[in-house]
Amino acid sequence: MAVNRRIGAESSATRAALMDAVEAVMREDGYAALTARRVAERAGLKHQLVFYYFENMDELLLATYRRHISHYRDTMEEALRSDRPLHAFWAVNSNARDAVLNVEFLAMSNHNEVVRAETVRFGEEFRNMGLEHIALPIGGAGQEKEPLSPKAVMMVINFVGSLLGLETAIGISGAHPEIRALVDWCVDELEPTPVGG
Amino acid sequence: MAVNRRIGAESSATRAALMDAVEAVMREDGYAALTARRVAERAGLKHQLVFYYFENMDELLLATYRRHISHYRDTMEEALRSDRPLHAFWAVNSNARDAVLNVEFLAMSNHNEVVRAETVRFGEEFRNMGLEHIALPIGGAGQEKEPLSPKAVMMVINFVGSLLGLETAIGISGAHPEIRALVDWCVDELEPTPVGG
DNA sequence: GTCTATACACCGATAGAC
DNA sequence: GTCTATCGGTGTATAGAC
Repeated sequence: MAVNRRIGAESSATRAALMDAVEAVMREDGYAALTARRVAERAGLKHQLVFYYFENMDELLLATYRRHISHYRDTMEEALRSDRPLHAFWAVNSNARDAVLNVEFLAMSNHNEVVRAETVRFGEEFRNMGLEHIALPIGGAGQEKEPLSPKAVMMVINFVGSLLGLETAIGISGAHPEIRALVDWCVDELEPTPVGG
Repeated sequence: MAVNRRIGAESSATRAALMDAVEAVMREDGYAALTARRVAERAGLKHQLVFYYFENMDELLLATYRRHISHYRDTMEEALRSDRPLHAFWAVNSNARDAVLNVEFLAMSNHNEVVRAETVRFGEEFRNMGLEHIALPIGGAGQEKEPLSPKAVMMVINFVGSLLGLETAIGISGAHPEIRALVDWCVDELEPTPVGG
């Protein structure tokens, strides 16, 4: 498992710079462009340094992914603690910058076993995040025919935000205002303005 | 532009087999696994044959993409001509097999300029597909506060179907039943059972 | 139409000097 | 902690035999 070679400290600034470079390359050229040489070049370093700070490329990608997830989780938890958690959740998930990274990691999961395992793990965690904040407002809206699962509503919002972000990155903008208006309307219906507001 | 080399006929069965192999590799291992060697190996051929039938890898990917789009368009148009176009549209777009390819090509567009151009072109075409069949039923449902754009509804259905398919391919299934139930419910509301049915 | 042989670039990864 | 040097493997692509 472990490698017969010196590995740099996790607190190193250079190590963090390599992870920053991974995210930059992913955003700009997609995950398929992630090579040790390109990542190091983006960070202004020699490519051999990648293997001083990480056992291999997978470890670099996994560390970057975990850092991204950690940041994403924090942002999400803060949003869900707000006055109107569903509105805040939509605001976070319709942010194009995060969405592109999320979808890139998701697409990467389809061919990288290490990243796939982490995606499955976080995917399940994500589905149960902040449900205690969301359950009430949606239940309060009162749907006549079928119960609207808070989990399902949040996932749909996440899906729409993710692909809106990816399309924006690619250069497609058609129907985006209509789509945003539709989600805005749904979110307003499900989580009305508080009487005190 | 053109290459100084013999190029095989478009009607060739071997050429089609290479495109089949591209789709198979994309589905199984993601777009980043698409190399001339792996595609040819999947088709049981030598990798040099790729460059007999296609000028380069981009041409192979583009030809495969165009074939996929053509098939997808046909399926969609047939669905939209049915009794309940919105229901049929959801059925087509929640098919995991097509969805995975759609998202893989979408993700690939983020770093492949040739594929990106085709995605943008088809993306705009897709947004206007079959709107004449959809506009009436949705308008007929009568929304009180804000008009539900048929275009937006169809894009949301497409987005949800796409990411459901990708997640399924990756191995995530949590909340999928709830999400499907939610979309089913929405589609039923927007396009009720015909009185004659 | 398919093969062998080959070119040259880039890849991940390691060893060892400084 | 960062460097030079280097390895074997794989990538796209071409030339030419059969």
